[in-house]
Amino acid sequence: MTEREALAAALELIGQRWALLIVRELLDGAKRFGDLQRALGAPTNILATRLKELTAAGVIHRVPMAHNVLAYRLTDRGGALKDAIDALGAWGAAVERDGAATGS
Amino acid sequence: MTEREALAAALELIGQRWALLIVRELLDGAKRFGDLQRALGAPTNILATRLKELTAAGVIHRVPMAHNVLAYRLTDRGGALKDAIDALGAWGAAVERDGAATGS
DNA sequence: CAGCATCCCGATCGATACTG
DNA sequence: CAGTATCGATCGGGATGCTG
Repeated sequence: MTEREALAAALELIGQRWALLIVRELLDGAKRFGDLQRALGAPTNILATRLKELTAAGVIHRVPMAHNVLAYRLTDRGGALKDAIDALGAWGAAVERDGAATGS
Repeated sequence: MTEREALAAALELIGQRWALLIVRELLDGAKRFGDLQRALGAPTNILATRLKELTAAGVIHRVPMAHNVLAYRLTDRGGALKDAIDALGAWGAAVERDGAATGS
């Protein structure tokens, strides 16, 4: 019963545009703002917004690298999204293979 | 490389608001428009839009039940989303258990 | 240059009213 | 019951500016 609410809550957090892509990008290590921006092609203002939201949600956290240099790294909670990301990615790949409009 | 694109493609289809919730609702059998509307609390116009998009994407399809009665059922492609939905739901449930702002 | 904040516009969301 | 039409609110995104 809470099962539907759990999915809805998850989607409110990481259903926002770019959010899951950001997490996916961080799965292979911490990255900086500019790295994410170039890798994803997302607008900088939205990227900043998402990073703030994901930080507040405890999915990622800011880690200072050096003087005036900081990076974003996944928390344990963020890493736990790997399964979901893989599942969605596999589904997307399957859809691309079959073409866009092939159903049952 | 195509891995990121696959996820992005998947999100373009089912990353829209209500889309994944609709699919989840249909996992336990075909349902009608009003059933979905009441179960999800989604506005009727958006629900209609999503159902059209999901149909076009081959995720669900319209099945006539009786005279003037039709339902929506998942296609094979739609059912393949179960893994992703379960993973996201499990993640959301874990987040709810721990509280909203507990990170690493 | 990296990391944001601001302004503005178009697209999307959402509540409600309306139609077959 | 199964949608469509309308309209205000919100969000995404491009450009730009500001700061360290």
